[in-house]
Amino acid sequence: MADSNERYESMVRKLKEHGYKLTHQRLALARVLSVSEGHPDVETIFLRLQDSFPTMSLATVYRNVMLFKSFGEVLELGFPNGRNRFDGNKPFPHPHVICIRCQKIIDPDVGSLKDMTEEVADITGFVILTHRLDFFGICSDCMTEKV
Amino acid sequence: MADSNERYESMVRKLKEHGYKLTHQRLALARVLSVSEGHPDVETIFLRLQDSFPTMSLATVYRNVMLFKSFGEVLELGFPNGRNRFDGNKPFPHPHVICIRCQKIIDPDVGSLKDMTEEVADITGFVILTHRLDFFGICSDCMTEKV
DNA sequence: GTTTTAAATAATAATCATTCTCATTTACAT
DNA sequence: ATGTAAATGAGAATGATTATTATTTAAAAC
Repeated sequence: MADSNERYESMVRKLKEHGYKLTHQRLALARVLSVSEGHPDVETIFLRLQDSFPTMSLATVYRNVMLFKSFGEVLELGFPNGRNRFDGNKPFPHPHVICIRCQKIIDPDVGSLKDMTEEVADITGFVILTHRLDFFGICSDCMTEKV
Repeated sequence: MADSNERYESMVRKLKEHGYKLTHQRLALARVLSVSEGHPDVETIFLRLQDSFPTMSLATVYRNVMLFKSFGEVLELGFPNGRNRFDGNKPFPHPHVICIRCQKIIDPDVGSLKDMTEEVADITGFVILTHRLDFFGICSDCMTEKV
């Protein structure tokens, strides 16, 4: 878990560097994303902002999540069901473990993929920029739950 | 590249085993999926079937791709943009290399992820069922292309 | 502190992939 | 050949995301 204050500062810095306005909505969104507890989807982010911004529009959430993503300050995890999840706490490629029952997503600490990335670049002739590694399974909570 | 005839036979066998009817549309779809040249999306599959089935419905493609997926005969690759891609030739987890310019997807031959999967299971307490590993970059064709 | 103005927001319509509905057709068992 | 449940085709519905536009606002200039 990265330090969320540092992450927040980094996001605000990027807004300034690129000449974007520091709106209340953006700063609040940066706060939520800097923690990204549980890898929230857009609706979850939206709900977390409802307390401070009852009139905030969903479109504003989308716009600014994508803005932060364009700075490399947010990682987007797309899924076939269309409910994408976001991580502004660790916005760089890292493995995820995803429960197919409760949709929980956690970050395991495993060895790096650097060697494999180099091997893939050699074999394919691609310039590899990023990667994504997800493991899918059933978490221990769901395993012990009665059906 | 797996043998597409074997893949086709396997798909037809699954339909029979599960008591589904062998419609012309399903068999033609199995043919297309058994090759899965280029990891087609639904629209591409639909277009490939237009020659033989000009009146075929998009819904039929969706229905049956998902049916084959439920048998484990098709691998679905979801993407944030919603244009999911399908592989009926190698319907098991394997790494992909994806060009972010032309959206080409190829299958590199790299070592297995078995060790890493076991490590993740140990660390997280998940029962790991499957995984997905994608590398994103720019293919050599796009690299040499003039902007 | 006011004014100015380009950018951002809220509200909502539009879009696009996917899923659903239902009348019609068809595979296949009898 | 017939009956019937399943599958299809056509198009409507859904749900996430994106676009549009009138209004509001951050922040620069005065």
